[in-house]
Amino acid sequence: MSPIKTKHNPTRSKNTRNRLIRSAEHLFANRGFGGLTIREVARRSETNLASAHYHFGSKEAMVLEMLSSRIKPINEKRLHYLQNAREDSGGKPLKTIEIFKALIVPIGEELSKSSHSRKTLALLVARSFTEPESFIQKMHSRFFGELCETFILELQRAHPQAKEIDIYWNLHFAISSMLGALAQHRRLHDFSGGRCDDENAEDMIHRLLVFVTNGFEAGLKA
Amino acid sequence: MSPIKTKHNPTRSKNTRNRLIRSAEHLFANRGFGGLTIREVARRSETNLASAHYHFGSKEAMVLEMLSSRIKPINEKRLHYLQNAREDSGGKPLKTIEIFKALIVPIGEELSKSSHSRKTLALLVARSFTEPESFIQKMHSRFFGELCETFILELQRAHPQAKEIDIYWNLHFAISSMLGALAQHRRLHDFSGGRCDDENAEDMIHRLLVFVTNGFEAGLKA
DNA sequence: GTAAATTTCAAACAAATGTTTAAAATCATC
DNA sequence: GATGATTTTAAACATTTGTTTGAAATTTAC
Repeated sequence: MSPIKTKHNPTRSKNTRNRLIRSAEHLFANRGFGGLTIREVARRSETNLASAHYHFGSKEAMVLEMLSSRIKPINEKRLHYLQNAREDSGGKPLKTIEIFKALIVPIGEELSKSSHSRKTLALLVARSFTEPESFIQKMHSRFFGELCETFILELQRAHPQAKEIDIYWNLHFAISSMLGALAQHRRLHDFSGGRCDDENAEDMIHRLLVFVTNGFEAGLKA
Repeated sequence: MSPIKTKHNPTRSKNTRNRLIRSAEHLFANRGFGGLTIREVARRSETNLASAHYHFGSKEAMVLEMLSSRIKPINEKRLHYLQNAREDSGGKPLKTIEIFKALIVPIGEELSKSSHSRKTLALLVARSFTEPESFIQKMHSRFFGELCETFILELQRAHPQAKEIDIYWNLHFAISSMLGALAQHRRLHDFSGGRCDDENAEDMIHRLLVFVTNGFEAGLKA
């Protein structure tokens, strides 16, 4: 129709897939699985609707691929940091705060890294815990199953006198704080009248660590 | 068509609106705003699609009405409990745990009350904090704005030496724990191998109170 | 340079969804 | 019991969405 045909741009077409993943990440983080539409992902990636299907096969596969690419490296870092802490401790049980550091610091580092879309990752991870979609539930057990086991074992080693049940409950609370604090920063901004924000990721992570560690340890004594 | 015409059932028709709200509650809690469809709300209420529109006007209005009917009484109870605690203290600043009790216990009581759909309310309240829909954001400021102000004032009175910012941050963490613990009970069930659940609401609330209070107070000292 | 493989595109399809309409059924009031 | 208001129902409408199709454009390999 139009005399101006779209010219090919080799640098652009080479990473269409990456642009799609990036757009999917932003949309999923801000609107969830149901609110993400392939059409808008394609539009924001400056490509075509069918192109997205060509690269991923389906909406679900696309989102899964995106989640995988973002969550996996963080979880590997978590296990790596925990391993480092173990080696530093020379066989002794770790302190609670060291275990939670391994769990929380990697996500903080990822947050500080990508400055322009700082909050996307936080929303992303947290939202993947509130999505009811069954495929995300599966993703949890796939991505977080062994991670949880490892960290629970370490917490039990750190608190051999504590009841199992108490550890479960308070780890549950700790993870809730972490995810909620990351995802719901809007609330913080609102009721602090703008005096607090999450621009300083390091500060936030440190505060979170103090809160979580003390809450957890108090919960074991009860 | 069918010779068996639907007969009118006066006891049923009188509370069609209530049944619609109930169904909307369950669907919103489990699937969020986007996942809720008026058709299914109507189907579960054993009534017609257009009937839902007749009673509420739109999907958004229906969900807002439902949220209002469930959240308002809880928040009133929270303010009431806080007032009671104030009177009991005879003018002295309240202890941290007493303030959080006023915030958390009402939701626990509501949970124990409705036994058959115990988890619905928890999911409901928590989900309304992760929904990105703008009308829910508005609902937050409408329903939780003054509540937050009141509780922040009380926390400041309890900790006059603390920095404002520290109070904001740690209240943010506390609320995150509360909502996450309520909404994401599935995670607890998963990684405890079924050994923990939220059947005993009182127990859960007590554990939550311990965790939150200690985390909060530790966060102020830092 | 040419042919095969890969990638992009516009168009259309099928299903689902919020909303509206107008008629039928039921209820309330006298 | 009749009349008018209220409530329920089926059907249709317009829009959106995930998916598919087949051709055009581009890249890759020889």
